[in-house]
Amino acid sequence: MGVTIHDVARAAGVSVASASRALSGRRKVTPEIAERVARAAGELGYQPNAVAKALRDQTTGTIGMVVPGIGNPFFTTIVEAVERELQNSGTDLLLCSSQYSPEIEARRLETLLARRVDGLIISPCDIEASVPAVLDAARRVPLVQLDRHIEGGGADWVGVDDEAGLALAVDHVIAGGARSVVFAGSRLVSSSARLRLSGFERAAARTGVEVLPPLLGEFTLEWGVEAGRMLLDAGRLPDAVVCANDEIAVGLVRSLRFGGKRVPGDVAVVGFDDVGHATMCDPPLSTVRQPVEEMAAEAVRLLGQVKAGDPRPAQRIAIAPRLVVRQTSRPVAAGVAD
Amino acid sequence: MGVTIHDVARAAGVSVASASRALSGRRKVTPEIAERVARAAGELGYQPNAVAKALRDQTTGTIGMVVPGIGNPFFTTIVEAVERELQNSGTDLLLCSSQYSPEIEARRLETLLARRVDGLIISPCDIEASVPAVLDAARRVPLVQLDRHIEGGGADWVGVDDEAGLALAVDHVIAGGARSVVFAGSRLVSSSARLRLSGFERAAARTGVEVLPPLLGEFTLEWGVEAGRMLLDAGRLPDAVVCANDEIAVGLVRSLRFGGKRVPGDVAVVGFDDVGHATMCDPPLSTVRQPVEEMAAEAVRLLGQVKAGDPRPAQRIAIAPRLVVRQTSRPVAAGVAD
DNA sequence: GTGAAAGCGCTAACAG
DNA sequence: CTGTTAGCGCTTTCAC
Repeated sequence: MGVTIHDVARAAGVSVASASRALSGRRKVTPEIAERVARAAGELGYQPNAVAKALRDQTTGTIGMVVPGIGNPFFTTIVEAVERELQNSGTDLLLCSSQYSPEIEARRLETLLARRVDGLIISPCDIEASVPAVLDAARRVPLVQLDRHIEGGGADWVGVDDEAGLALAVDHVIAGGARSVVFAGSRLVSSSARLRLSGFERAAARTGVEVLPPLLGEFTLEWGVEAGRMLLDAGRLPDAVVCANDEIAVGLVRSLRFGGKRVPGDVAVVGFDDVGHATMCDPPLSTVRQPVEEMAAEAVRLLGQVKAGDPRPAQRIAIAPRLVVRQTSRPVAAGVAD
Repeated sequence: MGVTIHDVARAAGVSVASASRALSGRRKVTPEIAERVARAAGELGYQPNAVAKALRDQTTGTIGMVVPGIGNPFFTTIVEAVERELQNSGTDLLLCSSQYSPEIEARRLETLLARRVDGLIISPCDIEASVPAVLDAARRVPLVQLDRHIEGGGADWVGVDDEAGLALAVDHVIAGGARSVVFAGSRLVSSSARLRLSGFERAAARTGVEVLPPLLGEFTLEWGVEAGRMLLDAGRLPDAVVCANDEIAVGLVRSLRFGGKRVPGDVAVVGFDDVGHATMCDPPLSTVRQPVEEMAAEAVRLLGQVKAGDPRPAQRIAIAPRLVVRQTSRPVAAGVAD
């Protein structure tokens, strides 16, 4: 390490200013100088020091992204989408996981801010506990929330329209003949958990079918398995279960089938997300697909417009999801016996 | 943004040097100054600028990590393990995905180097095409390869002992009564793909059982499904199939069962990795567990010892894996009929 | 069109 | 123990 622009300038027999200009191409230099500088840089293996440039320019060309967990396929999918979106913008992504802990989240935000990222995309792990750190960060740098968000209107947000998504799922199973439904979701620590439950409840209430008490645990396959077991133990199965994400749904289907029930024969199951788990399921999972690419594109676009500590009211952009009907929710008559 | 140490110093009525010393605590100051500086910093919301510090110190407190893909659960698991390992060392991780492309990989390495990371942990996507970029990076900064590696001995490496792992799997299925075996793996673009195939072949040859031609595709569930279909179509099933990773194995089990075969009744299946997919499988997958935590710890430890462009011979640390027997490889006699 | 020099924010000599 | 100052590598005025 260690060949600087001074070395290049000296080797080319010009001033550092000229070397800088030649290298960046942002200002005119004689072709001859351009040529000499280019060759010198090549021969010495010059590589500009991004740290020095960042200090000088007061901009790092990086944005930070914080997600609750990198083990959850939904978050890795959305991270990849953001990465693709940033691909050719010359902006790099600094990725951090909060490991579902508001404390770690706050620490990660601090170090990202200390490293002077130009912006922040975050999916806050906790709707309440994440508030101070997110608001504080938003005051210092452009910030947009993606997927999850904190309560109150303190920061911009892009995500899926959970309400609409759950309505899609509920209406679908009811159209398939379900007379009783239950929701299998997560404890209400995140905005997603809350909005999906309330979306479910509202949609179900509208139709007037019987609604069993919701099963609330984690966004995991393990919890899905357990929720299935609870349903089995309860002795009476609803006609349909609507899940807060695909992992729960996959676990649920597995444990229902293990318990001797047919899906969709005895009970219809619908997931949420559609990020890969769904087709892995056996039988393939009906689910509500989040428009991940659009969400990522919208988040990046919005980030470009947000200003730090902007006093204008925060925007909330909810993108409509789409129902994807596969096998777990086929009406019995039409369905392949599982 | 923008309260600097000068502002703090002025507010506290001391010099920047004293402010710096008080803040860092690395040198003695009078309690009174310490107190005044601390209060000023608190009131102004001072946050040190890591960019300036990095330029000054010629060290950033970050290490870069490049993995082939963040969608693959094995890589996210190992990333999390490295993160945990770095947790309290004050070192931050800059994570990048090469998306299985040597070109993108080279670009990511460039920007990581430009950002002056203090070290690099990489799982090179291609055993041949990744060579120049990895070697070049290793010349500039301490680097260790984790899991995958490039050919030749140009850079240190920590990973699992593939040879031993495959021997474990092969011996296990043969002990269970298998008289014919086949390997389902990936095309030979990565070291893992090559070593697992050769490990399989060596172990199988040693035992003298019949070995069918290997099935080589991708490290994905989809390829596993297809490989299963190919086996089915071939008309004659081997007694056991040993897979290069769990995703392939899960897909294979699914398609074998879909084709009316019993696992493990008609054919035993063993995976590789054991990072979560295995227990999701139905029936639970027998597999070879990679000691991910140890690998991560060892990689971080080794990185601390490596020097850039060190002329000493590169180290290769292969950690022994462990066989985890679940349901897909139970001997027929003992097995639960699937 | 080119070069000299200032300055981004910080820390570590170096004097006092 | 404290303050002044140089300098990390870069870009961009500001003069010429």
